[in-house]
Amino acid sequence: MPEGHTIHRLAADYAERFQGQQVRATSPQGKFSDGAALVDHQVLETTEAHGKHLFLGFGPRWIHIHLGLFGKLGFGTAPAPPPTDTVRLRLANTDSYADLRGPTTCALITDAEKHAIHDRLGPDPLRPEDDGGRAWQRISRSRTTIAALLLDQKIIAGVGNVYRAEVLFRHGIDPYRAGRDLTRTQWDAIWSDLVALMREGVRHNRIDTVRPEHTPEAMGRPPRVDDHGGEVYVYRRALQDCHICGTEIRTAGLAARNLFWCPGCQPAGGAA
DNA sequence: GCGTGATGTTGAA
DNA sequence: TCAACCTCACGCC
Repeated sequence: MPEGHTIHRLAADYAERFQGQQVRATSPQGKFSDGAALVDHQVLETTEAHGKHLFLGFGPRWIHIHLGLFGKLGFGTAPAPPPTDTVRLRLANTDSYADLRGPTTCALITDAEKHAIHDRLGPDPLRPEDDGGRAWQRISRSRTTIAALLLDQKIIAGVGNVYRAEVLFRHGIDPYRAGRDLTRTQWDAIWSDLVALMREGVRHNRIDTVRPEHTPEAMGRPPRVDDHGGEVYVYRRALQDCHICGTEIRTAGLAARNLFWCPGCQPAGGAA
C-alpha cells in the first residue's frame, strides 16, 4: 500500500536485483503478455520513480507501473515458485524474481509518453532536484483546502493519505484551511518536513512520523501498535485521544479519502 | 465463507 | 460526486 516513499524504495529494489542484467519477463495472469514478451531477454538499464509512478527502463521503452491502492510487489530469491494467476508481471534472473500484482497501471510506454507523465506531476520531495517552490505557486493562489491540495499529484507528487494527515498534524495546521491562507514560511516548513519524513520512509520502508520526544517510551505509555506498521500521531486513530493534548482525534471524508486530525493541536483558524 | 476496507486514480454524470 | 478497477487481509459467522 504505497505512498511515494514505497515507490522510490521499489525502484531501488528493482535496480539492486536486475539493473544491468538480462531479465526474463512473463505475465502469468496474461494481462501484460504482449509487453512482457517485448522486454523478455532485454537488459534492465535503469529504474526511476516520480511520485507514485515507477519506471523500468529497457532501451527505448519503459515499463510504467502504478500500484494504485491495491498493487503489491514481492521480491524473492531464486528459484521462483510457480506464479499464482494474479501475477501481472514477473521479472526473473538467475538470482531473483519480482512479482507484480494488482497494479492500476502496468504498460509499455515510449520516452515521449514518459515525459508526458512527468509533465503532469508536481515536484516530488524525494527527487533531489525538485523544488517545493513550484508547488507553492499553485497552493498560494488556491481556495482549495490544504488537505485536498496535498493529495493532488499535479501540485505535489508522492504524498498520500498518511503523509497528508501526519504532516498537517506536525505543523499544527487545520486541514480545512485554504491553501492561500498558509504563509510561505509554513509551506517551506511542510515541504522540508516531507523531504525528511519521506526519506526516512524509504530507508525504513514504513511511515514513522512521531518525533523522538513523543514516542511511547519517551512519554511513558505502553508501546504503540498501529495496524499499518508505523508510528503516527493521527492517521487511523479516529476517536482515540491525541497523544499530545488528549483531544479526541476526528475523521471526515475529504477529497474522497478519510482525513484524520486533532482539533486541539490543529485549531481552525489557529496560528501554527 | 462472506463482507469490508485500504497508504490510489480515472472517467462519466 | 460517484462508480469502476485491481487484490488481499481481516473480522465475523
